[in-house]
Amino acid sequence: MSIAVRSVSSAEPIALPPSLQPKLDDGLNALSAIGTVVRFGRNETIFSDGDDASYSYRLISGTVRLCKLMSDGRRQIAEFLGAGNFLGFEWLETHAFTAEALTDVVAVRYVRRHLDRLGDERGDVRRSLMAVLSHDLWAAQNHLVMLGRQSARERVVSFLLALAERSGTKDGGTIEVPMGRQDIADYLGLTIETVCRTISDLKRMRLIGVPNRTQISLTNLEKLREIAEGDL
Amino acid sequence: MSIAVRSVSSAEPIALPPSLQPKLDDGLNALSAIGTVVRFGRNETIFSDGDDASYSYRLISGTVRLCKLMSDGRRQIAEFLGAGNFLGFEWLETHAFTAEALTDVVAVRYVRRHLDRLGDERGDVRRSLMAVLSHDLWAAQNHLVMLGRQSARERVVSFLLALAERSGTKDGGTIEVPMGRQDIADYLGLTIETVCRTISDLKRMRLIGVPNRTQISLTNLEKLREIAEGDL
DNA sequence: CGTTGCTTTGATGCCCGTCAATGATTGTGG
DNA sequence: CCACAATCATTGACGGGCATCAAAGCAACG
Repeated sequence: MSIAVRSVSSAEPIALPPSLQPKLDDGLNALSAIGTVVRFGRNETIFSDGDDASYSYRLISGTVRLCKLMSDGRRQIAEFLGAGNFLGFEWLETHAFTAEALTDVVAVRYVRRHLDRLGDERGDVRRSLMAVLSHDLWAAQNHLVMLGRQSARERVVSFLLALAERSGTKDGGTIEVPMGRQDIADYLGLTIETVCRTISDLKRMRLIGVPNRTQISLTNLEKLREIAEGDL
Repeated sequence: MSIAVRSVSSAEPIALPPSLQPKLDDGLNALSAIGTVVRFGRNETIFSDGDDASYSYRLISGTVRLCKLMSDGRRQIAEFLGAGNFLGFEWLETHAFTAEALTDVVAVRYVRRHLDRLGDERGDVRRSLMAVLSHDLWAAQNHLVMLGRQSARERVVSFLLALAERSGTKDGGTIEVPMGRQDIADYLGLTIETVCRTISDLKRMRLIGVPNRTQISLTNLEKLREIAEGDL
């Protein structure tokens, strides 16, 4: 549990990088007009479980982890978010999890009250917000299957395949793994040792390569897919 | 995997039981005007994973389970829904899970297109729909913690406490358990044997009583809460 | 009253957690 | 630039919690 709070959060006038805009054909671009750019340093907390949910965010760059903590310190990571993802769009009074910057993060911050108003005025915005929530729910339910019914090996492989999917990495390609092994373990409901051992196993089986801590190459995507489906 | 499809779904003009209406001060009562009452028999499928999401439902009576199935038959139950709960309100083209009637079920069915229109017209309806989605997401994330980080005993106790919470059962009271042991196991990510053994353990510890299959009395709520939190 | 489906209990083993030590990498100050 | 510390990752030994396999108990129903 390391800390490093550069209590930053600089505020700037806004302009979404064009690379993000085409990603959604929807009404979320209307949000550009009411957001503020903010920055967070590695390991900085963006908001905490129980905080008043005054702001929502859209990530421009960097990676964020969403954590739930138990009273005795056990941790479960609900999701990792990357560029383009939305954060804190739940329609609740307080946040239900802690959001932490895994790397340095740049995001657009929205005042929730403004979002609410915009939703009232524009149907496309409203539908986009619903779509974001629905997507998060969909992701959480798939995550449930993983935690409830998959073996350690299946979980690790599924995780790697999901990273590959996100980044559009093909067979033989290399994925970036910005999160540490402990974060992966806390996402998969495993221990760090089991994650390490499983990765080493996959390496020994020549299904992946591990050039360094933050990169993994997918040597045999076919077989990895089989493992994820339980066919092995 | 038993089957029993009385392919019912009778349709009647609508009138929500007054007991349900006060539960929400919100705009969902406006939905009453556009819904149809439908019925499902025990073990009947309401909709399946991948189906076109043409309808949404609100439960009037009975219990529903939301299941995700893996290709090899492993099953994870994402949620149990009871009277007053909403079903299929995700803003996606197709349903992401299968909904099955655990008991005989009466529900109000809405055409999604109509819901959509109503959301456009009424801000209170829109906010209510967002609230439903947000609540489901919140529940799924708590479920993640359970599956990822709690022991079998903690999961079973948490489950019983959640049932007690829903029904407003106090210390010493008795909860109704409409789902079978296998359903509980599939919800908790355990086997039926582990669920049975854990319940037997709790009974031996005199924390609960088990008068019959569908009832459990909470003899020592205090201690149960400690177990759920990991203090034991 | 036998059948059918569900639940409970028992015996056994393995997967993964725990504890511990070593290696690798990064950052810091001399 | 190197020495050292700090952090993270990896590997090993071992045990326990839960899954698996198997059989017996129990309740509802025709």
